[in-house]
Amino acid sequence: MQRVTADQVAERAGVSRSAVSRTFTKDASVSARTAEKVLKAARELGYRPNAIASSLASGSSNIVALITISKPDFRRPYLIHHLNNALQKMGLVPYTICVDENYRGAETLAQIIQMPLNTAIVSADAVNASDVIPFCIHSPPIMLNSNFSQDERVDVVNVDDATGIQQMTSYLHDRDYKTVWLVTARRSSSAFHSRSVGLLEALARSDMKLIDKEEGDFSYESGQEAFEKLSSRGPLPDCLFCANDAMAMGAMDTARFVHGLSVPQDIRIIGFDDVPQASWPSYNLSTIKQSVIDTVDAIMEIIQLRVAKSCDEDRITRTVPTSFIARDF
Amino acid sequence: MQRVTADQVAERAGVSRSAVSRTFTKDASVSARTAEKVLKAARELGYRPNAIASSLASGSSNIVALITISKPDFRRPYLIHHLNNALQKMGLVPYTICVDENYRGAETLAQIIQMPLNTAIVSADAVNASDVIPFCIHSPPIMLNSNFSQDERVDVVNVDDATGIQQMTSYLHDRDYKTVWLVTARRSSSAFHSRSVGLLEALARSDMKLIDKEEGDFSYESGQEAFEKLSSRGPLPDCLFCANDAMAMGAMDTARFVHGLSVPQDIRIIGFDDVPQASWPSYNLSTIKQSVIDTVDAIMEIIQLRVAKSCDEDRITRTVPTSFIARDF
DNA sequence: CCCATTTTTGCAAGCGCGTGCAATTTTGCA
DNA sequence: TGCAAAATTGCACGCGCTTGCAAAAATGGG
Repeated sequence: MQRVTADQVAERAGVSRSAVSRTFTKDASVSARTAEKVLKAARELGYRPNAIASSLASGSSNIVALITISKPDFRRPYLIHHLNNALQKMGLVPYTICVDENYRGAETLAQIIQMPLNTAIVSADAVNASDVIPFCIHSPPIMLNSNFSQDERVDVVNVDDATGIQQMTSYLHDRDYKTVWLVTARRSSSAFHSRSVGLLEALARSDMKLIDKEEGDFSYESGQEAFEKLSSRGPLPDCLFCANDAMAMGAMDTARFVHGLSVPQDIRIIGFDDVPQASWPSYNLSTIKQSVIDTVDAIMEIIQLRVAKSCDEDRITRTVPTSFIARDF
Repeated sequence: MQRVTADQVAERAGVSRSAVSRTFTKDASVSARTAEKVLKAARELGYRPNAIASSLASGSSNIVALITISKPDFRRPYLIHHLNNALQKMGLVPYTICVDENYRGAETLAQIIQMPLNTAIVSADAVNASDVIPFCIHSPPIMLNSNFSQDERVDVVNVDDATGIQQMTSYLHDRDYKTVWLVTARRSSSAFHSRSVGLLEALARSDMKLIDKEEGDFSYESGQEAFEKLSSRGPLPDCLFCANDAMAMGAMDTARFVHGLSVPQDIRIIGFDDVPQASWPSYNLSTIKQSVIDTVDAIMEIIQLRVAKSCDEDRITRTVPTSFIARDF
């Protein structure tokens, strides 16, 4: 591909190569007349600047790394998919990087990232801000989790888990639900604090009571297992709260099909995320909604500021709202 | 990042920059002693070749485009996710490109692909082989759908839909299922032929009979709508075959929760893909399994041949098997 | 119409690396 | 040990583009 170079365009347009370069560079100094000649020639020749060459020359890069985990869950692949789309539409080049349990910090990244990044979007608990910062030559990385310290130069997209949790607890409290089981996120994950600990705090504020809990890994299967363990240890509570929808669905299926329980009559199960399946009538899962689109929007807003307007604020923070979706009540 | 260049390594190792370049190039001519010195210096300095610069210089590229559709379904984001992972592990740079309904052929791609590609993997019906071929400088594109002509230089991964369909029809036929509804893929999609037409052919071979059919778009919702339309037009058949699992689940939920039917007692519903949800007890969906992993393996096998061993065969073809998974019988 | 500003333009030096070629070193064998 | 062949090395040019700088052209005010 890309057989035609700026030189050829320059020759055809009767100008220098610099002129060509400048007409394709935002706010560079070119007269309208020259630009027009160049554009015409470029069109005729089918010229498009070679991004590789230009990033080499300019020392910049329009590559945005999307750092995610290699084990897919129900939500992240969609997040990545939409981010990809949105970045691409901005003319940036998304570059998805998966890290797994062998992740060894910056060293691992160095093996993968063989080129300078404009910035990175990190959606992987294992990855620390400090691992990524050195690779980002234009803007600080955008952290979707909380693996950063107060003074690191990063942008942050938070999820306001507390509000959704608060909505849920008061909703259930109003309807006389008293006792609770909990399937938490992995203790090492960032969701552990915001969701699971958050729930405990919310329970403390109402007169609902945590009876028992289990740790899950966000997979459907871990929801099944957690329900087995919890129900083997004691009587059913009024409700079960799971740190994501996949686990909630696993728990619900086990409650219904293994234990022959009626959900929500025998036990009320609540998830987190509001994945599409949650609204399907087989589940009708009440859940705390956290919109992928909102998250993408928040990220893109930051990128706009940093990349387009080259904003210089120290740290840009955006918070994505959550809300309780009551289903099947 | 990447402050350290080959020059610095060369100086520290007391060799020329060519030597550095050569030690990092597969099967280049360097003595073991030199390579060792270079490697040592590189390690001390934290040097890693800059892929941007090297692809510019060599005129090659280790970028592999993954061309997919911007509207996510249940399967494709996982395919992309796994491909991403696998390519990354081979040292290639995956670059996901989403096309939507505004896709205008090569012109659209040119706007997005601002750099030479090693090769491309195409999983988007709208994209023709001829649109992509010019961008691939090293190996021909790998087409996952059938948008290529006999003599175009492409590699192909087929799915052997027919076998799974055959297994299913004989299984059902053996159990005395006679009448069938069908929810097809979009008429314009590549799956339309292989799955929907394939089923018709299989039915013709048995004494099962197609009663009615509807066109769907692979979404859960279109499965719901299709069931509504079909059931408004006539009596229930013995079974309903849907061209993917998402539509089958939509149809099943509508059958159960809108029409109060028992599935599979009143009607047997069958999907295609075997997504994880299909095996969940709420659905227990019989389906024709098409493994994402098999597809990824087939693709990677081709990439291995082309990229690593620089194979020169005209067209490499791989076929991914399918098999009928009978659940809840 | 002239000269001081401002704007536009072309030149040329890189960006970091690959690679053909010729020079140099090493190797193998007599 | 000597010499031809083979392997290794360094030089220098170029990949396609950006950009500082100085020269050229356009602009504007008196």
